[in-house]
Amino acid sequence: MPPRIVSDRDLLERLTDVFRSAGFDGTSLAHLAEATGLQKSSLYHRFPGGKAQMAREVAERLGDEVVKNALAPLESDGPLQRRIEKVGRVLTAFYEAGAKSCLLDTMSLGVAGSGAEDALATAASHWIDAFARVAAASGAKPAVARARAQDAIAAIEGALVLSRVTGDRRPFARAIDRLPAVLLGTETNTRTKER
Amino acid sequence: MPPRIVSDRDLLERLTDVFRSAGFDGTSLAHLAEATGLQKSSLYHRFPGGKAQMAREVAERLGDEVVKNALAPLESDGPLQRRIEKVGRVLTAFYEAGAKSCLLDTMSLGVAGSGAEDALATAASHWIDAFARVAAASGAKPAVARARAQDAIAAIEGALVLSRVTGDRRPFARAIDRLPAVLLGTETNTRTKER
DNA sequence: GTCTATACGACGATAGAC
DNA sequence: GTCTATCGTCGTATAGAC
Repeated sequence: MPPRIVSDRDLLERLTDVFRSAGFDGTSLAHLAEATGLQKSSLYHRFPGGKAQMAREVAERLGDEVVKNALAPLESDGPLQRRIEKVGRVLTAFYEAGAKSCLLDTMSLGVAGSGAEDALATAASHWIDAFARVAAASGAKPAVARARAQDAIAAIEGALVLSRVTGDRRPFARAIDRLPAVLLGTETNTRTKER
Repeated sequence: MPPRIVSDRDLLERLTDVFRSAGFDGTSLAHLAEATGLQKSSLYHRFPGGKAQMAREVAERLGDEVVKNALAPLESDGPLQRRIEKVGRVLTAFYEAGAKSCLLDTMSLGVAGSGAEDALATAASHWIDAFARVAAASGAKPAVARARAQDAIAAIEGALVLSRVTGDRRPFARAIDRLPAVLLGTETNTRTKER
């Protein structure tokens, strides 16, 4: 009776990597087994609901843990600009400068009926809310703050799509560079600066 | 010996719809057969390379036909602002105001080795080039024009991802509204106007 | 050119030994 | 809790009649 070979936390992280890079439909139990070092039946022991449950828990962890940790700098003290720049660095590391995709994108196809859809929507909401709080702290009215938050996230998500298709990671770098200006409403034509 | 039940053009359009909404991995030959009204073996008669060839031709049509037609208003005469607004209306119809996904996004996972990757990259390049020509016509230097084009497309792609995850289509509407300002470099804080 | 029928591997999922 | 072995289904792809 060997004890758990990998911790629950490690397990979910490894599952996350697979879903993130292959998407829901592109992820097979064989892939998940290989990535975790467990056999398929062992995965079923921990996730009786099978692939759908794994996807759901991966999505829930995205909302509960990743988003909170990644966005924690927003709740710290210091100038708003500096907090946002810090989040930009965290996001650049998380997405490997545009080389990795976002779970919100890749896992949002083919998951109908798995229960993961709600978890993905919740994770997106947490992200939007966190960005909107910063925008509101700069004086924007709630609706404006929310719009800025959504636009900032859309710029990042779109840059990740472009990066995956074209291999060009500069759009991602620009989206991160523009993050403070977009959220704080200090946008000017620097948006088109070269890089 | 019944003649072709559907024309080559219709056939590719129907295949496109399936790949667009289900992604490459989520698309099965059974789905494609149902969407076209043909049996699987009939699809193989027209596409001996199977699913991979279908995906490749769908991606090639995206670059050759869809992009050219959709972006045709950019090459017309009249004020740049008006041309871009026209393209915004075409894109809004094409994406059904954010309800439909983009092939560049959904087909860019799981296609490794199908030859569709190059076709997708080419389609993206055509789109970027068309937007960049308009930006350049407004006086922007080549590198700046290209950056504006990429950023405009990223805003749209990201909004489509957000729309799929959250169901909120307002980010897409804003991305289209901002399209002229982004491409022409007349961006101001109207980017955060409510809607 | 389209069809019915089928091969055969990969898939998600389960049974039962240890 | 993990494993080996296996189930039934659906996946892509093919053969051959009409």
